[in-house]
Amino acid sequence: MAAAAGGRRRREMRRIEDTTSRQVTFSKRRKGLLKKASELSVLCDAEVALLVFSPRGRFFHFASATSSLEETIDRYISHTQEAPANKKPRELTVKQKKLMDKILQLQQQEKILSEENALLRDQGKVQHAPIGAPEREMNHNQHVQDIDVDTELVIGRRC
Amino acid sequence: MAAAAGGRRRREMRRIEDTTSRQVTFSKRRKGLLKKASELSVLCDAEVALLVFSPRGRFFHFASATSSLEETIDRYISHTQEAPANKKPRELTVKQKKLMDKILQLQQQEKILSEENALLRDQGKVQHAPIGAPEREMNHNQHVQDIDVDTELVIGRRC
DNA sequence: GATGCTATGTTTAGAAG
DNA sequence: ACTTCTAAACATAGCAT
Repeated sequence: MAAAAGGRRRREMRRIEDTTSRQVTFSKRRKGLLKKASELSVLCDAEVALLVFSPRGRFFHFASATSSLEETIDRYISHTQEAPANKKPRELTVKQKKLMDKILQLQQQEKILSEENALLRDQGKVQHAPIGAPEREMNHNQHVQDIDVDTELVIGRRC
Repeated sequence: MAAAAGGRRRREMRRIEDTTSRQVTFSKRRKGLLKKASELSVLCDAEVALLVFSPRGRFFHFASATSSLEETIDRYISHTQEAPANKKPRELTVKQKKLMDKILQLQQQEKILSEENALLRDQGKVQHAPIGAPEREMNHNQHVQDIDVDTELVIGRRC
């Protein structure tokens, strides 16, 4: 009762050393920040994404009602990519690099197979149906094993 | 001139209709929001990333001193992906999704070609075709064109 | 960890320069 | 678009619960 109370003096802008105080402040200010982010997006019709990781790794976020976190992140990615043509050298994440490698490899493989396929057709003179029509009936859905989309981004492994 | 002045009544939480007011408010609140984000990251030792797009597409952002925007975004992506084993369906950024789709498509294509190839060998009873003969005319495989993967991607680093 | 309190400090709407 | 002004609204530190 009748506490001393009150935000006393100007906040020093450096890490709060006391653990308890820091955690309480984190909780309060995080809430305030999210609110402010929300207000900005609503009042000003802006697209806002806010990502916060606590020191212990807990994740908090805000995204405008009209766009998810990922949409906004993607917009940012596009934004930076499409900057003045090709001004700066692009960077790739390891994952994306691996994905790209995988794709290139598959494309090469496909090319080889296609060529071999064509050669076989030609040599065998097998009277196949209109070659233009894809023969999608041979569908032994057993493909893909060195990569598992749903389980983890284990690209780069073998193949 | 001793204006009437003052934030008057409680803010209505909806889009400010007057264009000028909205722009001014955007400028002021954006500044305030970035400051708050900065304060939270410093005082509480948190990792913060804030992305803001104005209605007209201008981009503003804040990232903790200790980690770039890309690093924090990547942490988020990892965070959501690596959730406890396979609790929830993974979320990927749109670009990653596209890459994965591309890979799956290529893998299916490869499977089909391989099978067709094997079938042709069997039917024609031909000797093993000399692979590597670059015969430019296998246009009957019009496959793989729908997903156009941008070779230049950006997200940041991390694994 | 969260919530209530309240004195203070901070942000900001609206107007003007 | 920026700065400055003002006063009201708002956020919050330090406590207690």
